[in-house]
Amino acid sequence: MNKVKAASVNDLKQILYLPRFLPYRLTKLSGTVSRDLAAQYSAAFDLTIPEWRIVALLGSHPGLTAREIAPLASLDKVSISRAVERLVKAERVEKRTLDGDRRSAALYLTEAGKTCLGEIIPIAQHYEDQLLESFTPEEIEQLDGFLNRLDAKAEALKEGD
Amino acid sequence: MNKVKAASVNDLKQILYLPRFLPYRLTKLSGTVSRDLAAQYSAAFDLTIPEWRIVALLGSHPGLTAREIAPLASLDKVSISRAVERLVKAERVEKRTLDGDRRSAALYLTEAGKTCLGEIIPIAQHYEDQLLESFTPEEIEQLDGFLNRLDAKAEALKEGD
DNA sequence: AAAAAGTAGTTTCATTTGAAACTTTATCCG
DNA sequence: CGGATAAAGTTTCAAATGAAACTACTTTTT
Repeated sequence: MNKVKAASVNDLKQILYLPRFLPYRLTKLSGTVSRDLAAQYSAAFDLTIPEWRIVALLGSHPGLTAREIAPLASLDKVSISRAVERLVKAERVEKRTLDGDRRSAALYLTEAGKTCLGEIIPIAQHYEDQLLESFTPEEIEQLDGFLNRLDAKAEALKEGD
Repeated sequence: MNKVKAASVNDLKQILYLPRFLPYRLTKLSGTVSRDLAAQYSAAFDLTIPEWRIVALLGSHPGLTAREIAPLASLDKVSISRAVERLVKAERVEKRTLDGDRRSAALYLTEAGKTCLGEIIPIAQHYEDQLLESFTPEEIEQLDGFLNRLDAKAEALKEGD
């Protein structure tokens, strides 16, 4: 197509095929997945994505503080503050100031929070299973490794170059 | 840890390890990658992500309309409208109403737009290359297939089920 | 111990986002 | 044709986001 008009040597470099461009593909995939999954729990449980991440984390790591959650859930402190506020209001999470440091609070799931988590986990798990339905265990292993490598590389490229 | 207190049979199901949960990993990775990459071109070229996608698309497919861009760039029409407005203002894109349909306009890169794209592509390409630095050609092939399968599955799960 | 510096979390404010309503132009159908 | 329906983009409005300022406390320094 582009060859009809006198093509300069650079013309090949001028083209970037978006659907093959890894950052685009990752964003698209993650967007679809997030929306799909959120559609399943946000309506039924009135949970936002940050809230869901925090609840999931507190399920396995009770007593985390907001600061500790940040890197584990890849959330900034503003999002955490707001999500926790809503979770406390909904009586799914409880704050306890026991460190002797009254600035921060250890967070715990209430019984209602645990029940909620217990109901969502199978849904989340099932969604993940569906996504990976066609993958063999070896392929899942490979994918896992690929994602870890990409993530590590992306993190490394964050600051330095 | 959880075994100290009388553990019900369901307790294992109560835990979902977030850093291993595929949707979380995809969102995190895509977020990091998008921010990394945008940091490289948004400052230097004053382009948002939608703008960059549109410019990239018009580079390979001149004459697309907003409607046609939507599925190709995974953007909604509001984002496209706004991005095109800015691109036209910056004289990087030109609208031409030649279909005989005055509702829509075919979009083309101006010379400035082409120059801009020509400068960004190597940067984008280089970033992608860095991400995949440690991958062998076979691994890239596998990753490509995995992403396609995941994307197809995620799209399929969108509505039905 | 008091002042200075630092931390945890919250609030404010300006920007970004997207769904829904709207405008303009085109097509359909009696 | 001429009114109804639909399509392409745009605008509006309300909600989500996140950087920066702020509050309340704690630790360090002198």
